[in-house]
Amino acid sequence: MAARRNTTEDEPALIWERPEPPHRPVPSPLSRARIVRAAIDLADTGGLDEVSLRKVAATLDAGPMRLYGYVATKDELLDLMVDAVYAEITPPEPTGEDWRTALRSLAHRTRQAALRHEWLADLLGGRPHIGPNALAHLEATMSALDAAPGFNDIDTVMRAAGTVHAYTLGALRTEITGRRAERASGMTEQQWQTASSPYFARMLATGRYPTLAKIMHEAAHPDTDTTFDTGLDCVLDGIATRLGSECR
Amino acid sequence: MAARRNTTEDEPALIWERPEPPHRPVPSPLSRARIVRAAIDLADTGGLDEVSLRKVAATLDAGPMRLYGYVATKDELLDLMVDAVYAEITPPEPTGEDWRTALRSLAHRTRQAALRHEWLADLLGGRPHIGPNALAHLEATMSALDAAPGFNDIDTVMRAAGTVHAYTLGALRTEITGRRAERASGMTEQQWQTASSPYFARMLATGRYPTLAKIMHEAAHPDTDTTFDTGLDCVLDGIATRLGSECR
DNA sequence: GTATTGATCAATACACTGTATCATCGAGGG
DNA sequence: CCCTCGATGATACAGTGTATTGATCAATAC
Repeated sequence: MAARRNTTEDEPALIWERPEPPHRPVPSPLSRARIVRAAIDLADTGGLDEVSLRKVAATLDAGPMRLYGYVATKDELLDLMVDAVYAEITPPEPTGEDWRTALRSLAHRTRQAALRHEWLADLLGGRPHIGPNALAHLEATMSALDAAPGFNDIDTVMRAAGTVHAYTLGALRTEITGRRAERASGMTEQQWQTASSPYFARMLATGRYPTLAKIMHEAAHPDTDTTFDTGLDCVLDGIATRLGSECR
Repeated sequence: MAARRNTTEDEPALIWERPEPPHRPVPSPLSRARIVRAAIDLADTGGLDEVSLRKVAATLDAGPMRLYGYVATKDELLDLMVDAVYAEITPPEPTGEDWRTALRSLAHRTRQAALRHEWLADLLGGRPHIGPNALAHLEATMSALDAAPGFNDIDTVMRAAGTVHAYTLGALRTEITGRRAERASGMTEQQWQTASSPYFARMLATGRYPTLAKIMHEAAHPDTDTTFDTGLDCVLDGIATRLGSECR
């Protein structure tokens, strides 16, 4: 039975507070941090499929089962990876910004992280993020909003943050999916849709999708940055609207 | 080599237009639709992990390799599953709604589908949705918006639909993740956070998360329906705002 | 100083996955 | 009647996460 140290009873003891096992210096000074870093490096270069316990262990010159001394399951390793990214994007100081720039920089930091680590788009929202860094990130966000003028009660803060978070999550997921598709097909999405893809050409030739055809020919396809920002501004405007109606 | 029938060259020939292979009546009248339905049933009851080619085939009294006559890869099967759900939620007729109710019902239909098929939250946005039903769904949405008063150009339509879609995606993902966590732990999220979980209790006891502590004690935790609707209304308000500023 | 214990790590093993290959077999055409 | 061809089932392979088993080695007890 694995070493468990708990306050009262036999609780599951989430990984965040399980004690890091002592490492004897003989084979190699392994640690949870090194394992997570190795996994993140693998995922950064080859995507999440490249993260297998065997490959991570091989990177660290260890047998696969050695990792189980530091991590109970692969999902825990993924949780640790996500939490490590949260450490990257947690704002350093609760500067006294107004809520709008606070929320906007929150979304932008998450987006930057997801662009650095594309695998994040597959993991974000897939499991509850309750690691210490995720909590610190949340705490920083919430306290900044709570202190910002305009937000009176904590419920408004939560609604606003939740809405922005949901938008960010969805936008990132679709953006990164599109980016992958572009890489896979070797052409930009517009190229792909416009005429190159015979599949799309035939689908549109059926005449069943007149509006889509119109979109592909007439619509401006802005770059990803402005697409994200436009949607984000839209959400922020919505928050401002509801804020005004409440303050009145 | 598999049978490929293409217009010009050796194109990948997405699954949507590959001809359904003829079935000889001898073992069992298999079909792509039956395979997809079996996979959906498995996923509905046991989640996406339950969908393996072997299990799907076993449901249909067939060997695993038999499916490869109808589906080239497992990812294609997942694509077909998603497209089948799009068929469920495509609005029947382009009724002349205003854009607000059109977008709202779009979001609500996707949410209902995701609540029926929780695995959808894992798949939505994970790959580009370009099946015929997804395209029909998109076409219906876009044409409804295009016809709605207030939306002048197609770019506005795309921005609005994209923002709502992103919000819906992210909100659904977090909502369903939370629902799973509740089921797994056997208690509602608020219960879980408030005091029951020793992990949270200890984290809050550190004093590093004062705002989170305040949230847990003071904030109202509305039910999932109103949470989703509140955020959605927020996004719609934002669209209305930007719409007004453009029309002026 | 030696014996015992206890932890830690590597090796093996298992159940399972997606998929390639190959032998079989049965219907359709000459 | 034979022959071909295409679908099917069996087998196989590489890879996955993880349980179990044995060996090895440091710390402790005597």
